[in-house]
Amino acid sequence: MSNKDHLRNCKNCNKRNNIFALLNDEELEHVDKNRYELTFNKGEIIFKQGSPLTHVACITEGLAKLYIEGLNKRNLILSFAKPVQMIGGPGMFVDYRHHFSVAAVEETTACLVDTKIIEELIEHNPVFACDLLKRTNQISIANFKKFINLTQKQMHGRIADAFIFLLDEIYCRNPFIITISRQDIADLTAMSKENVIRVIKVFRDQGLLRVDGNVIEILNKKELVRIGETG
Amino acid sequence: MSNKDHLRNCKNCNKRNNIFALLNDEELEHVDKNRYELTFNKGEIIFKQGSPLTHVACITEGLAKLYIEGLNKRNLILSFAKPVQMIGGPGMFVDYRHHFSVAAVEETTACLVDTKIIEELIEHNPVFACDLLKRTNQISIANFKKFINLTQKQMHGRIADAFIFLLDEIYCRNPFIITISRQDIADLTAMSKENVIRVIKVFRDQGLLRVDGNVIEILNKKELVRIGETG
DNA sequence: GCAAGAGTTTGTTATTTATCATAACTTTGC
DNA sequence: GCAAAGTTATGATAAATAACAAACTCTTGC
Repeated sequence: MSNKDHLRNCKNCNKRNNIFALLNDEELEHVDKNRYELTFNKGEIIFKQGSPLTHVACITEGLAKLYIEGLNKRNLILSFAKPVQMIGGPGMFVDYRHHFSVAAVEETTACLVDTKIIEELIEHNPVFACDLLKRTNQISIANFKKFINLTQKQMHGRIADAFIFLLDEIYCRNPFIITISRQDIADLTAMSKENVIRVIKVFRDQGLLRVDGNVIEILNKKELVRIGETG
Repeated sequence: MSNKDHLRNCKNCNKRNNIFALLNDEELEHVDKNRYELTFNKGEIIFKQGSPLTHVACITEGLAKLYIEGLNKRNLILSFAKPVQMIGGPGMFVDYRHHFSVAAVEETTACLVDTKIIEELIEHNPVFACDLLKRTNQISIANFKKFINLTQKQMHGRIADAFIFLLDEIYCRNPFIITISRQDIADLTAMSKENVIRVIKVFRDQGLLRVDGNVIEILNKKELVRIGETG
């Protein structure tokens, strides 16, 4: 991890999360003075589950996975974060610990902002507080969808959903170069990695996707969406 | 549903959620003027998933289940709400719809408070806003635990967890009279009701619990906790 | 009090999914 | 450039779970 402070400035940052547009110059400067910009190598941990929650992270480059460390060394990936997304811990106002781990999937740069600053903003800027509540609610809603995916769909539906998610939300181009491993897909869909590979093979044989090394092309998105909806 | 307005008053209400202690008299009176107290019969729907979110509910009597209506008429119970608990929708600030349904498990009385009032309080009372964020975060943390329960534990662990939950969080006495159905336990643990019954039978045969009609006694909590932790 | 309907229980069978074993392929460090 | 380690792939087997069917029990309305 290399320290890259002051390469950017919050006021004219082009990798800034929208929420900071709600701040005035004074508030923004306060944030700027209390942030660290760091680059993490592939695989490195940004936040460790259980550790003290002292900062929130804003991803400015790369890709990170947010995952719960569960039973018997099994992980469950909650979501991914890519540039401009903010990762704020649910430990805020509660126990000030991280309740999931965050790790760099690719080389990833993040701005770390002190949670104290965030709390001050919440207390003094109602618009900021409302926006934060909105984001928390959006995450909750997404989690509801995830609950149904994981508990009521079977493997084919879950893998179909995962590829639609990777296409629409993460890589946003087709074909795309996949930077997450099969094990990550397994952790995202709560399956064994062997079954992930098997279902991918079925989809490939059915002409729904093309897999060529790291390159993945979604050939029949409509059918994948249908499989995801059916379960 | 019978209308029982003005039986109580927010200022001297003994069934009031703690969050309202953060309000001054003026704010409290404003809440009081914009609430409805209603009683729902067993089985009746309090909030319907997908319907417009216009009010939050504060349970003053009875027991309600919060559940997502998933695929093929299958439900997933997120949690229960009993007296003094507040049910606020994650649709607030987002799409102003309910993202889960709420139904009375027993005859249940609830105060319905207009979401506009809640929003005004958030905007003008930072302490209230922080407390709401805290609660939202606590729910998120509980959901993480639920994710691990449902995706990484097998039936025995999930049922053990469920009974510990019913004992510690819902009925809070031992033995207790269970008012939720086997199907509800199935919806809570994402299992089929047949398998719920079978696992209960195993636990009964092992002397972990006593089942006598609606009366359930946890005989070996320690072992149930162990089974829940092991998975 | 009794018939109808709902909820519960039990056994059987089928399906879904994980685990284990092994091989092939890719990266990575030296 | 090559050995070692990690990742991906495939097959065989075992375990976990759901689905189906039928019987039983308990409410509940009349």
